[in-house]
Amino acid sequence: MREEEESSNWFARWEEQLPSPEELMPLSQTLITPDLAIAFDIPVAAAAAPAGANQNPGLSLHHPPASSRPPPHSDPESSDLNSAAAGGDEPARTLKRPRLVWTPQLHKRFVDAVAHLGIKNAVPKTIMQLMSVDGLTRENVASHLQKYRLYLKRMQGLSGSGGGVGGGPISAADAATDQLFASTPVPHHFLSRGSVAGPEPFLPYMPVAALQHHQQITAAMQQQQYYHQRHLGHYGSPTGGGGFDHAFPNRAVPHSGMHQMVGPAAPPGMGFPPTTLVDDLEPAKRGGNGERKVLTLFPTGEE
DNA sequence: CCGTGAATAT
DNA sequence: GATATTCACG
Repeated sequence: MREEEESSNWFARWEEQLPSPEELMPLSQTLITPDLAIAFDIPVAAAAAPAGANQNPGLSLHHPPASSRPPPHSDPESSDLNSAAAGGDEPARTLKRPRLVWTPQLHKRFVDAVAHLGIKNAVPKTIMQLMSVDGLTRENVASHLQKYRLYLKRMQGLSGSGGGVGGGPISAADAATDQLFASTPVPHHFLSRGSVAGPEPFLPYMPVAALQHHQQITAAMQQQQYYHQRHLGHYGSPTGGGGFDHAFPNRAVPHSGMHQMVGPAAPPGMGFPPTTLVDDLEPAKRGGNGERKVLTLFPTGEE
């Protein structure tokens, strides 16, 4: 009576476990800073309706602490859109950026970038450029990279000893500590490699034209899920009302061996175009329009 | 600029 | 409390 949790199993399920891509944010990661939005007069994230009003939650940004915390109650006249935050005309340049929330998908992109570059070239700047995420700053990546490295190191130390993990290179205990990292399987050579690793072919991902958007899950929803996981656990039925469970499209991940390269293009020399970085997501069904909206953000000059 | 470690903010 | 950001040092 023991369930066999073979390593093959966890691998086949890792993707399913994460929030379905469909329920997550659109692929094009378009980080837009509040000031920029204002500067360009772009309605970034309206606080209008809590239920699916966000058009482009690209990333989860915590609202700028700027200066006020407008209760839902509302002031007679002030769409808290930015209220005093940006002031509308204040120098939108010196504002602090909101806290960036690394979502599994975003992190995945991060890992992908690192995998492509190789440990040696995996430096913040390169990664950031490879990710092609607008609005993402080097600091963001650097900070995250740091944590990621620690996470990897942690695993290596534990995987050698401990002895009791039958077959599982990774204990559940480790993963339990970092949810974010745990959601994304380390490519492979990240661990067990004390030195350098040349640019690798890359994972069994498929280069698909990035940029697609569907689903109206808002960043808030994502956060809710996370909160439920750790804090409240669950109050109500997460899957009871919505009805969305693990509904993944047709993602087959038949990777019995990850060494296989499937990419039509992924030479060890790398150098893939900005849009080649694949995330995943499958168009499965389009809303009826095959329009690929490239929300290429404006050159903010940060890049 | 990058890596680390600690403090700090949310 | 967790997580991201920021600073100081090397």
